[in-house]
Order: sequence, then structure tokens, then C-alpha cells
Amino acid sequence: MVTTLTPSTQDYLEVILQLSNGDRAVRITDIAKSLNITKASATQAIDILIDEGLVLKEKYGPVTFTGKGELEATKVKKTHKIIREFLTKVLQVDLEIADKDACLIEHVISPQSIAGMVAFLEKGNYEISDDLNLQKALVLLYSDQEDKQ
Amino acid sequence: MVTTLTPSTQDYLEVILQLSNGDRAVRITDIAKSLNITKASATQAIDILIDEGLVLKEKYGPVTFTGKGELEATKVKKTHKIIREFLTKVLQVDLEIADKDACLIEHVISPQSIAGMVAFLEKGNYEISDDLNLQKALVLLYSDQEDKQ
DNA sequence: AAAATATGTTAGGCTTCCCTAACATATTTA
DNA sequence: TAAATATGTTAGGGAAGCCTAACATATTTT
Repeated sequence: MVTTLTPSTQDYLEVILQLSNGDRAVRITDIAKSLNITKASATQAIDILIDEGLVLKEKYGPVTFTGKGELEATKVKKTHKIIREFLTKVLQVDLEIADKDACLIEHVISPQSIAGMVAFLEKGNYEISDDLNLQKALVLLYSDQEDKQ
Repeated sequence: MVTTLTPSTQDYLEVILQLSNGDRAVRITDIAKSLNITKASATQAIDILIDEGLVLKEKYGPVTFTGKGELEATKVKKTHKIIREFLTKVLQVDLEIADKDACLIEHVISPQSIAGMVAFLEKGNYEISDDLNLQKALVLLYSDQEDKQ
């Protein structure tokens, strides 16, 4: 089964990895709080992750990863980190905004684009220039509505 | 009403703009074909766009933009173009993949990150270097699962 | 240990966005 | 112009992912 994980599933995995922090027991309540959803929704979602062989859980017990689940969670986390770093270091986006963008982009971006970011970051010789006038670019961005293609 | 447009709505606007190409009549059938959905789904979606004041349409007639709809469509298109150009020119992603990524990222990325891309592209002095070894980066990307944070 | 609180589950419902099937209208072709 | 085809609509349904309300179990506090 080559199940492609949905954005929702990836978010759950990411939060579980975050909360486990190596070894801590991960509870439904904590997952729900982290994702700003109800416990009922978390329970239901975790049932799906169990069906997909990504996590394990006994009734009323904590959530733990399977090998597959931990691998997937780590991939998502890594992708998130690359995007966040690229946005902050190369495009000089504020950390908070970069992190939110990464949260969403991580679910849809191609491996090739991620690879491009990695290669760019590793190259290292992008100068951190203050002539990236973001404020100006932002203001002008959608003001010239008439330009072509 | 400060309606935030959903990704789906933005996709419809983008396709309608594409199909209209200035002045051509845009038909439900063409929208459905472009988005790979059924005509029934297109009809239903267009009804929603009408409710939101983004397009106009009479029974059995063609779809046309309102001012608001055309403005929104143009914004989405512009965002798409910026992302695609950034991915191809700066990160050297293949055009086809860059275009697909742009299709998805355009719905979730912040104005600040877009502004960062614009500023970067306008700066123009990113060298188009062949030491962005994408293939290598791609292979290595998810292979070192044990590294921290 | 009984009561209070925290945690987890179940059932039923809602919205979005897609679907199929059946039907209605418009246009083209013979 | 009648038949065939293309186009558009309507009705009903389904999966995903959330919700509330009610209930069940576990844990903590008194």
C-alpha cells in the first residue's frame, strides 16, 4: 500500500513527534490542544492513523509511533525545517510567518523544490543583503493589476 | 464581507481567467475539462462564485467576471507566476514541476514570502550556478533520518 | 474510599467539494 | 425540420475532517 498521507495526517504525525520529544507519553488531550481541535476529533483521527499503521494505542492509553509512523513524522518535520530555514535565511521572512507558511507548504511542495532549497542553503553564498526591500515589494506587489501574462 | 477565498474558489477563478483570455466566452464544459471535474460539479461551484459576487452567469449562458472576481483572479495568477518563476529561475526546478508546485503553494503562502520572492527576483544577481546539485540533494534529502532538530 | 476532576470514547451532525444518474435545453447535422 | 449531439442543470450521495453532547473510564483530591 503506497498510501499518500493527507495534510491532516501529516499534521497529526508532526504534532505527535513534537509532543513525544523522544520518549514522553503522548495523550489524546495534548494532541487535541496542539491542533486546536476537540478530543473527539483527535480520537477519530488517531483511529485512522492506527488503521494506516502509523501509530499504536490501547484504549485509554497513550499514542506511540510504529516504525513507519516515526519515519514519516521525521520526514515531515525535516521538510518543515528546510522550508522555514529557506524562508527566513534566504528570503528574510519573519520567523513566525515563515513557520506558518512552512506548516502549509510542507504538505504540497515537491521533493525537487525541497531539494532546490537544500542545495541553495548548502551553497551558503547567498549574501544576506538588506537590499531585499520586503516592505516595498509587498506594497507594490498587487498594485499594478494591468500588467500582462 | 471579507471572505477569504478557498483554494478551490481560487482555482476556479484562475481557470476562468485563463479560458477567457481577454474576451472569450467561458463555458461550464470548458471549466470542468480544465479542472478535471464533472460539469455537475462545475455548475455547483459556479453557483457559489455567483453567490460570492465573483462571477455572473445566466441559465445556459457563459460565465463572466465581476470586477471583484477579475481582480481576485488576477491576484491569484500573479502569485502563481511569481512562485513558478522563483522555483525555476532561483531553485532551478523543472518548469512542469514548478508549475504544479505553484498551483498548490499559491493558495497557502503569505504575502510576505511572496514579497521575498519578488525582491529576490528583482535583485537579479543570484547567479544561475550549476553547483546547485539537485539530483544529489534529492537523493540525500531523507536518507539521514537520525539528525537532530 | 468517595467525590471531584481529568481524560477518552461514541454517536450523530455539519460543511466542503467532489461524484453519478437523470433530465432539460441548445446547437449542429443530416 | 427532425434527429443527433453538445451543453447545462438538478437531485441525491459519499469521503474527509471537523463539531457538540452524552457517556465511560482513570486519576487525583479530600
